[in-house]
Amino acid sequence: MRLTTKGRYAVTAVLDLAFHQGKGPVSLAAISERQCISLSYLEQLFAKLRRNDIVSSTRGPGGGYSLQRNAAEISVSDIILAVDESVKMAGCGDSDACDGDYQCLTHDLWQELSNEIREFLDGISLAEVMTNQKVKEVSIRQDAVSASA
Amino acid sequence: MRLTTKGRYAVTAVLDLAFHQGKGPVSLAAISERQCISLSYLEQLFAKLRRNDIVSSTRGPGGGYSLQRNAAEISVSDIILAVDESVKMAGCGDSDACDGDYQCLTHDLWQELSNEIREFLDGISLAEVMTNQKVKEVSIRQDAVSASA
DNA sequence: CTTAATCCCGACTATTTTAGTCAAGTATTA
DNA sequence: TAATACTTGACTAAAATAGTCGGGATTAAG
Repeated sequence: MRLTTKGRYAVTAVLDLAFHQGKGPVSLAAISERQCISLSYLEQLFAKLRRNDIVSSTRGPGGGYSLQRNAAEISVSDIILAVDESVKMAGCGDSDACDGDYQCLTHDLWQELSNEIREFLDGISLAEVMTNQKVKEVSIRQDAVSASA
Repeated sequence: MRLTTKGRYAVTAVLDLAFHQGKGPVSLAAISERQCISLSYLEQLFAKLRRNDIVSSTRGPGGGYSLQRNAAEISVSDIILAVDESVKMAGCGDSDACDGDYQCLTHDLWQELSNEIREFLDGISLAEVMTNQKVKEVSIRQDAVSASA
């Protein structure tokens, strides 16, 4: 499990999607403007999110992305794992370095903690984040600015 | 809050230190051998850990590093934050991009979740990780291999 | 049917971070 | 004093991040 700015972008974008999908699919252009993430970068992220069945797409004018499941059934870890796909940890990850059998066990030591973190994030759904008072306030403020622009 | 391989190395190294500091300070060379992390990289990490008052150093023969506080009083987040020091998040982090005042609020949205994660990791002390059964087993196995080598 | 909005895809790139190496110190103890 | 071990700084190869660019494919609307 990793927490990087990439995952942060993804969580923020999907959160924006969740807030605005009331009136049909949400375009990446709209998310890009509201969240200030470059369109091309969003395209890369959403390609992975689509491959991992978190969002689905509708093409053509008026199209965009929708959540594939209910916001209550999408966890924060789902999003982060989808976007971080190929995590080949450096060091003695896969049975080749440190010549011996169990000489180097960095991986195992960290794994325990990593699991706890994943379980924790697995327990937080998009819907729960959306009910957070501060998050709600920010979302409302963003809509106000977008509308006046 | 970020979770990267750098933080993982740091947590693993300090954990190794905690397990072996019974007989005085632990040398980086010993940690390097046991955990298979390059000595020079450990030097960089421990310089930051020392600056953040997590470990203290003893010079000269038989020297090495010791925990500055009790293992129960060092949280996992302490270690990760010490090592990740300068986290200048990309994007609209600091009031310059997106011209307006509150146009871009990516930062705030993510912040809420990030805080929850930090609080979670803040609640996990080194001592607690050490009592984890699997972690203990790995540590014992490592000592056995080190001794026979 | 054409046009425009939108997703889709691949190649390319600048910058930053990771994970080191190397060399020259300084402090301490045996 | 010599060996041990920490300390610092400069440098570097490789990867990840955060994009850009340019072209498609689909489809709703006019």
